[in-house]
Amino acid sequence: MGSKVMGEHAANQSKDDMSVRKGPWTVEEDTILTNYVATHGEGHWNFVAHCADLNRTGKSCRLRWLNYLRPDVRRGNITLQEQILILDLHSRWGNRWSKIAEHLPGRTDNEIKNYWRTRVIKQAKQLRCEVNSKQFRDALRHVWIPRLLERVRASSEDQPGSGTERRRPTYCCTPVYAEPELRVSSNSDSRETTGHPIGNGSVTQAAEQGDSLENLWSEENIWFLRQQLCDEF
DNA sequence: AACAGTTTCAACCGCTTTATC
DNA sequence: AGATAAAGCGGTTGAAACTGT
Repeated sequence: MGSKVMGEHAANQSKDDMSVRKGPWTVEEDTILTNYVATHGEGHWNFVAHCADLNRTGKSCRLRWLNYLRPDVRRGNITLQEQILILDLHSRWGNRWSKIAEHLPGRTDNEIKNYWRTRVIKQAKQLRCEVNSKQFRDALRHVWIPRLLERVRASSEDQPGSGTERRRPTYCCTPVYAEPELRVSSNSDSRETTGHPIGNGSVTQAAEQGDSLENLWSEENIWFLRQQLCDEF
């Protein structure tokens, strides 16, 4: 990792430059950082900050690169299948955002974390339960995700084989209608063939139709889920 | 059109882990 | 084995964007 030499650079900088820039990055800064990483590669962020004449901390440079500037970073709407995957993986691992992000190509831990906090927690509140409670986890796992996938299947049957879809991550799962356990391929196996860790086209179509988790959290579904929770607990 | 309240998300902070000497 | 610094991680914040009145 970082050597003492690099550490000296950082230390010197912090001594003679106490007013390190904070806040939003400018286009100019982005360009400098992008060019520097393109030439020298990632890592040694304090060194990068110093040598590229960026008046930023190494930490800030690293974060900006990983969350925004990286060429393979995907931003914008979280697709339906990504939402399902996040729900499923979170039910297994909890707030291990970086670990979850490993299974969503191009998504950052920060983005997943933001998604969770802004969308999922909101829905938990609507259900009047703690987002990390067993109650909510079980609700997601055994009721919500199967129900979601059922809708996905239904919508794929409505629109058989539209060949115009863009490539997106796809979701490989068991027939969850019988068994809610989702099978998420954990590493390279399906990625080798599809470029993504999940692989089934039906979810993609639903996503293409603009379906989203939000649509599923209708009054009717919330009522249904509350009923389920009452029955189970 | 203007304002207030709400939501979203980029970025920071502080702590922990890892690597190096 | 201990000290030090960088990298990594998850929690939190605040400004901008959006929505409702």
